[in-house]
Amino acid sequence: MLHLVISTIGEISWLCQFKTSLLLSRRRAALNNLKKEQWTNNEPNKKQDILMKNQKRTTIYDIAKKLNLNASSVSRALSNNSNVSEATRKLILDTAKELNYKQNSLASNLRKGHNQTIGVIVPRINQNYFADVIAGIEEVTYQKGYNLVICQSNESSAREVKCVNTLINQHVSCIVISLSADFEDDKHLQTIKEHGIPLIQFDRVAEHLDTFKVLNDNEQASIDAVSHLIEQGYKRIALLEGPQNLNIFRQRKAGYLAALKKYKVPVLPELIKENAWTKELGAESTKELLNLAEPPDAIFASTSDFSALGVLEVATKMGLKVPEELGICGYSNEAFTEITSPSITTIDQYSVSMGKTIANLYFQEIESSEKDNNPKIVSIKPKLIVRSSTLRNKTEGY
Amino acid sequence: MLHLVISTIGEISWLCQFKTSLLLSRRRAALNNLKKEQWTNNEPNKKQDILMKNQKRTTIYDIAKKLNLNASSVSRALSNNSNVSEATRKLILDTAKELNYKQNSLASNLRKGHNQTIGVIVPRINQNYFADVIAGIEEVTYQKGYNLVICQSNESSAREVKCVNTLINQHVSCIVISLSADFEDDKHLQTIKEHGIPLIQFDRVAEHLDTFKVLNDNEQASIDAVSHLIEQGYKRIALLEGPQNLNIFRQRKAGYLAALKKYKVPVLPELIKENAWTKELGAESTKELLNLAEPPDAIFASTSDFSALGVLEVATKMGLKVPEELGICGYSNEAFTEITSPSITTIDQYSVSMGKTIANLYFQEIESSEKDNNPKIVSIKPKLIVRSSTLRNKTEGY
DNA sequence: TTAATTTAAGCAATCGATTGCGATAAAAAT
DNA sequence: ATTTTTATCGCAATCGATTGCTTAAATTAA
Repeated sequence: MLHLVISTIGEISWLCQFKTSLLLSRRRAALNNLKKEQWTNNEPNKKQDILMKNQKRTTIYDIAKKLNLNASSVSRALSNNSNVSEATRKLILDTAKELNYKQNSLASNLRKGHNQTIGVIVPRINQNYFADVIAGIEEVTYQKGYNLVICQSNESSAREVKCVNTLINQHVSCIVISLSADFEDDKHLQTIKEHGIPLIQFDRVAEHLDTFKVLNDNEQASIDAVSHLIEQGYKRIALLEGPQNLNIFRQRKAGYLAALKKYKVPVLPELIKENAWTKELGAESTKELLNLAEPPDAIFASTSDFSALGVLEVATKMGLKVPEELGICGYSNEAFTEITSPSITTIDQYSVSMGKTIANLYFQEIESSEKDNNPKIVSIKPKLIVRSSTLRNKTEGY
Repeated sequence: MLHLVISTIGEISWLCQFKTSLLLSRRRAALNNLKKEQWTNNEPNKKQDILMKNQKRTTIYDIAKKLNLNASSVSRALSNNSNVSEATRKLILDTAKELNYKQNSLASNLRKGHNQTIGVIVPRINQNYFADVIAGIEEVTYQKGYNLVICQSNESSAREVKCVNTLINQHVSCIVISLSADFEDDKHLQTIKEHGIPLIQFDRVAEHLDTFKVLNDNEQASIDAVSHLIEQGYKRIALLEGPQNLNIFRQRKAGYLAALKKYKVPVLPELIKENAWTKELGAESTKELLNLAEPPDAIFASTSDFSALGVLEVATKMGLKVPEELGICGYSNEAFTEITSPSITTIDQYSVSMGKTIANLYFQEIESSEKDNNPKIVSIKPKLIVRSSTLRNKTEGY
């Protein structure tokens, strides 16, 4: 057995590209020796391993031939359906096990005209929120014997289009999507509908498009957050906002404005910062905000908790006391918000539940009744999690 | 369009189960009304939507028929392969677009005898490490036009077996797996090999099994971590260890022991705590350790950063100064380790790179050369990230 | 004992794309 | 003008499972 040890990042990236190199060729040489050995001393198991590769998998025809039966009977016995005598069924099941038979889902699905698979397209698989949603979807689909095909658009709509096409080709039973950040055109979503594939959008959606949707009530959540800030006595509340081509960020801004209006707090344009999505951008914007002649006394990082973290770090570095001198509220309830000091007030989106809701929407509303395909919208109200970073009046808290 | 608003956790779990309820039936009633409307006023697009469901998708035969050609020509034109005149090719491509043709991958793969799909089984999709690895795999497979089918075993080997069977049925080109926590039996992995499906194990592997493996050098990483602790002057170093049926935890323990031996530090059994995987268990073990007559002056939470976080919280609560009175080292380089106070020393596993390595291993070593299937092991050396939680000698650090 | 009914199993078409082989016509070579 | 080559395209089998229909056998009823 060969063993490669990689110890530096450089080597890893080399490995990732896997260019032919000295090491690799050396390995090949070693390999050839091994192969020779294999053919000379006839170890049975090794040989079997190799034969296995050229060997075709057993089909229902193999089972049928062995038992002098017709493939149709084998199929029926295996699908446990009808019109097979108990005796032959047992016979078939036994030989199936003996021959190590596994169904070919490709053939089965082709014939049956559907594919028990749900395709999921998200901007990034390894982003907490999306990973959670996917886990939730998987939890439910697994129970139903469905599989999940996962694609990531990497926040690029060009790539998103390709993912959509692949999934259409795969004849998936349903496509679940959350749009990439540079979303503009919904032609690819139309294509999905044109092919009769149920479409469920979640979180980042094309609002005008008439499809199933599972949403967070971003506006209400923002209202709650900003209201909380106001009730804590903050007067000048800044907003870090995300790309306005995405519905979620528009809604969060709307909520911010609505809350200010509700409490008759004037809207100050200089306190609204665009494009403060990441920790770095959040930090950047914070510096600008705090250097204003009249700086804010609270910042609502509506884009993400990472942004809020950037805010917190800058504030700490500038010697501002949080929450006394600056209130900070994030969005998403990332795990770390609980353990920063002070802990960060944020909004929980029930991401795993959201995934389950999505899957259940498919099974209960789409898969079951063929005709009744009137797109529904399910909105989940996120929950404000109040923590130290906004808790001026300690009496109110825990 | 219907709109459901969910506002409490209770309602969400209700929605997840989707029991028929008042609300649901009310929605149905509303729906029926809508349907009636639809049938009375013949909105063309709505009608089209409904027809779409019953309408079969266009196949190469449809294109062939329309052009008075044979399906084989259409197939050849579409696959861009051979023996089709430029004129008819253009004709075919145009009508394909016109008829909104999409290939049926099921049929194609069935005929070609393979499925450009890689199956991935992980304990939990929404765990940073695994999500990162999956993202890395996807990054590479996407480039190659392969798809990813993701399953989660939920740390249960029973479920893992089912996932394996599904993937075998799907005729995936390769199975990538990281074992569940209760791993004992490898029969299902044998089955994969018996079906001639390449198997790549990563991180948590069955060591004795002769398959491709992509590993982290856990032992070396632990040696580095514990050596670092010793060099920082810690004398009584405790270990929080994970389930010993998993190779990774055995190796981490081995590294711990090796480092102690190297520095001739005696091994004290009372400083080794089993099963301290989660934050809660880590905290629990820490309480026990710190209540010893001779408590440790450092704790290596080899299970995870979450465990280390538990340690930190207990230490802080007990008024112990970190790193002066207690050194803490975690494992995995979770995002939060950087922002705790003090920040936590940990070990980075290059998870995304690891995913890329896995995928490249498949493409370069397995897919390319059919015969040369001698399992290789790629070992990636993780990197110790020294942070404040173990930095007694400030001079050494940054 | 014969007719009616049930049960079990086979036959053959089907899902949609691919591909080796053969046929035809056009182009090139002799 | 005839033969050879080449370019196009059609034919039909194939991948493996499913399923409606038919037939043969077995069981029951008359």
